[in-house]
Amino acid sequence: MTVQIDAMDRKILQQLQEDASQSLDDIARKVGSSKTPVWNRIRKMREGGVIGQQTVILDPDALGLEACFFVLVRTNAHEADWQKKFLKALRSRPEVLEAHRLAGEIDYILKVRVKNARAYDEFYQALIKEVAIYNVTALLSMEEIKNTTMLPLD
Amino acid sequence: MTVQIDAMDRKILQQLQEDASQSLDDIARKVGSSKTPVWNRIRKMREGGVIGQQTVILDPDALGLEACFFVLVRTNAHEADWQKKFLKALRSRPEVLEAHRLAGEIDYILKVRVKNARAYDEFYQALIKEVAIYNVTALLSMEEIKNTTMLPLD
DNA sequence: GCTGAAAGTAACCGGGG
DNA sequence: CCCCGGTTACTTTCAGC
Repeated sequence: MTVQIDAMDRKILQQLQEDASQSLDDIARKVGSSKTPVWNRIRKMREGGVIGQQTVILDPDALGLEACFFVLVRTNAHEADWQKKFLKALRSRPEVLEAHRLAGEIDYILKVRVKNARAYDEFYQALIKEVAIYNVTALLSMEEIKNTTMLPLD
Repeated sequence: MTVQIDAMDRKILQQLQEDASQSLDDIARKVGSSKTPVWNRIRKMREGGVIGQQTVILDPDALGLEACFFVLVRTNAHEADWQKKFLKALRSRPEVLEAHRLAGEIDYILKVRVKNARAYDEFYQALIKEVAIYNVTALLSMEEIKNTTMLPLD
């Protein structure tokens, strides 16, 4: 079912990750191929779900989203019902950019982008009102050292 | 210096976030404007750095990157020199997708994408060999509940 | 599976309202 | 500031090899 990815595919993906707006001609030249084969590979990888959404990266500060928190969540409710409600809450909130279920002591980690600490508290209050949570630790980011969507393809 | 963003700009950004490949005409229609003004706004926001890189989101599993770790780092070396070396190491490693300096007990958080636990260990060993670290906790992601680059624009 | 060309579509950039 | 139209450039498809 899964598409097989070879070295040429990876080169193409690398180019698309770096700049999805460049023309097929440019990509073909850079990867040492030509338009049609590159286009066919891209089409296949899109259909196979290897290539997903095409998007732009926006500057959060310019949009007034100056605060970023990582939230460590511990729960004692491990029932399927509770989990379902919790996941639904996370997915419906646009300020939650990322959410993972973890192995070990801590059950979930969230990455939350908001205007300021006040806005985080409003998010937090709304969340714990919606679903019971045993323990929460919020880590405030002081400096974003690195933030990339580019996966390592070598 | 910073570009002023109004409601129309936000609508345009929303469209670009959702699908950066759609045509100017489509965007213009959806936001209730027309080509020229939309194009001018996009150009301004690009120049102003509000709109950054245009990219594609790839499926990590399809590329064999099936493990995701969040790494909590505590240090006791708070000298500028150590920090410089540490940041350089993080930025140079492509498996580090995200790195933040934090306020509080924990000094740094990293998000690392690798093939498997073995590959994580290799990354970890290489990192602590390069720079001294007081304490490290690795949190293994079992399930990616949500992962988006879309900032909330309302 | 590549080449090259042909057709359709969109970006870009003027002059005018 | 926005509308419109022309030009250039790109994407997408397809017949031939």
